[in-house]
Amino acid sequence: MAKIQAIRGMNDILPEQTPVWQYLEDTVRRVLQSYSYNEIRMPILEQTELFKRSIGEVTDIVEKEMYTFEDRNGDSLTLRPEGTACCVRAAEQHGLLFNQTQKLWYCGPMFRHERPQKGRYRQFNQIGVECFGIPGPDIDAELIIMTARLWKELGLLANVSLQINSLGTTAARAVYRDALVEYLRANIDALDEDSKRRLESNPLRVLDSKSQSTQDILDGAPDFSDYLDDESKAHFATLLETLDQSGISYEVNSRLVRGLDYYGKTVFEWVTNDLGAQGTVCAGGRYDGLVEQLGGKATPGVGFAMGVERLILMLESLDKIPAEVNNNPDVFIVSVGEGTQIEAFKVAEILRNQFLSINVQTHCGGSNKNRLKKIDKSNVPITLIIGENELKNKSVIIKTLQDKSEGSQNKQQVEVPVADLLNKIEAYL
RNA sequence: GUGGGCGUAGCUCAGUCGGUAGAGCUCAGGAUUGUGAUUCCUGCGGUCGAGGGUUCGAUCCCCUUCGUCCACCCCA
Repeated sequence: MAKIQAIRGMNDILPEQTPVWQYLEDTVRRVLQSYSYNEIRMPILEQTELFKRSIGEVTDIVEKEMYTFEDRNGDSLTLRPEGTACCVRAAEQHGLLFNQTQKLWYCGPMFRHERPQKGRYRQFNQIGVECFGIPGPDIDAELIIMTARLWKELGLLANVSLQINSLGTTAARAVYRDALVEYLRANIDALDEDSKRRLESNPLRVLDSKSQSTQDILDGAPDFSDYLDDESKAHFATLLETLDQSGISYEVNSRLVRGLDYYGKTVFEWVTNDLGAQGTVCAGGRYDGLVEQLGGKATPGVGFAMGVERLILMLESLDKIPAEVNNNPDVFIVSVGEGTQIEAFKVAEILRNQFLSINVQTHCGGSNKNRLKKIDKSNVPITLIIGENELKNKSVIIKTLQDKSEGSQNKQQVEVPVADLLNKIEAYL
């Protein structure tokens, strides 16, 4: 019989991995909290219409990447491909946006039916941050400053760089799009096949073509910055000034466009060269029209999302995971002989009563030799041994397994009364 | 959706120019008398990804399929 495996592109995160995830999530949570952002949790299923109306009907996500199905009522539901639309829907539904500012974040799985590759999976996790109700560039800057702090906390700052652009208002973008299309049509023979196709479906996306010949053509193309409306120009200038004053370096990239239709004015991406073909670890921008587009009162919004798997890959490949991030016990209790198992449980509880944060492991089954070998290999700092003599003496042996020298077997251990264990063990913790 | 690499033990991999397989690690037990370096011995563990074809015989050759990795498209 065929074995049942996980769905393609949907990965189990195994016990060996979870400490890294917890470390990343804890760090992010701490940073977001320090900027006064509050967590919101949304369902992973939404009405299909939500994504069609927000992301854009002709985007790849909506056209061919969504997990969409009918439920038993015949309603069309979709596993969320991204979080912003869900967050807007939730905030709007519960009246969080009515004349109010909201600073929100969320974390969880997103789903896109693409071919998996390094840093890209069909179920992947994003940490998203959204701010509603603030129209000015100050909040755009705060979000970027916050992400920069996060990279610093994670030790990744030297390995990421910030790309930033302004897409202007919808009207300005339309004028630019026409100018770009006119230019590209005149040079259509030099474009690669993908770009020719995009020219019809989504001309702005030709700008970030990976084809060198297309990029050469684009060198002579109209520049986005020349088409920005005054308001967007001023907004962008203030944002850049704030970043300058805050010591955040960036590269203005007038060819940076985003794949989702709702972005306008500010867009940005944090990119890296350490992830293979997937360069983007964090991306976002402003979406002032989205709330209204989804039926709410006009409310400005800006946000970004980070790819958790990509950040984990970076942490691993750059060896940025702190040594204390692991599952290793701090104390391992080995019991040897008749009746000692019960005593081991009692001693473990005594330790946990006093030091709840330490990791105490007791064994069940197996031989002492292999247990000690395993403890030795995993660098558990403290081993407690309870044998029949100790049981009789109401004592335990405190042993450190770090000394590998000849004849050290019984030297690195000390027998202490159980009543005195809490005092004595503190010297080892 | 397209292209390429790879599927042999729980893991990392050898191997058979076609005669149904091996190592290291892991795991269990022992040499070791309540106690860990390094050794040494023994044992558990594989329908060689699946299906079909050629053949006396296929893990090996051919076809199909599935899985996986990487890249394209696109994106976090």
